[in-house]
Amino acid sequence: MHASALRAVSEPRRQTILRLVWDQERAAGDIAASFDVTFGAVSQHLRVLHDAGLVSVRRDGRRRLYRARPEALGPLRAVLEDLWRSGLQELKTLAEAEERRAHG
Amino acid sequence: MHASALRAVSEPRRQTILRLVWDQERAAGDIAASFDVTFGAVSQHLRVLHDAGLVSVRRDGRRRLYRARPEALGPLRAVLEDLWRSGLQELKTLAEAEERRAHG
DNA sequence: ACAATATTTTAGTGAGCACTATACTATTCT
DNA sequence: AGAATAGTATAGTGCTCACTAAAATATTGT
Repeated sequence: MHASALRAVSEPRRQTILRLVWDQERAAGDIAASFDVTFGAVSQHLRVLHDAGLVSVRRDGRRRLYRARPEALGPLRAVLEDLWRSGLQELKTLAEAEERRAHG
Repeated sequence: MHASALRAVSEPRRQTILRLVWDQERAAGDIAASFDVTFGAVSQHLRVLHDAGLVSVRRDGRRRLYRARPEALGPLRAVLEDLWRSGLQELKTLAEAEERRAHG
């Protein structure tokens, strides 16, 4: 684990992306479909995660399949798992989405 | 540990500040003297760390003594310790390389 | 009360970053 | 070869954030 990993993981959107590809490969498009931001934005997040060594990529036809590399996280892995277990992040994301829907 | 702790700790300067107060109290001024940024800048960092619950404060006359609260870091504690360990290792490697260059 | 010390607070600045929109590249299908 | 699909790269925008400078607050010493 290097400093760039800690920085990469501190971003909430990237935390969610990482969870999506935690135990299965997913195409960039599938990942992007989970958010209401642009495809390009998600692609950039994937680039940051990949530069930090936290995800691997593999071409499959015209798709690119991403997968987390939990072993590259080192002690950060426990941090993320703890965060997800507590579910606080999920609730926060939902609350923010609701807030945007209501009066954003 | 909450999401704010992860964000607070992802900033390099705050990592260093946290290490300075890791196992001893230090006055804000002493901490600030370790950096060549303004006193005010360090004070702001201390505020972020305090808001995240990662440091405690205590008045002593006109000084404010800060101390880390490692127990509040949860799994993030291992991340920081790992980062500092590897940081020292890097310095050691550099020093050895320099030594070889000079008279190896 | 006044000056000095220790620190926070606030207003403003510049850089970085998450995002959008658009252009570009690469692959598959007909 | 041409159209469609899947994704990256790039230029531009607004917001966040680390920092500076200056003002405000609090405590101690004379």
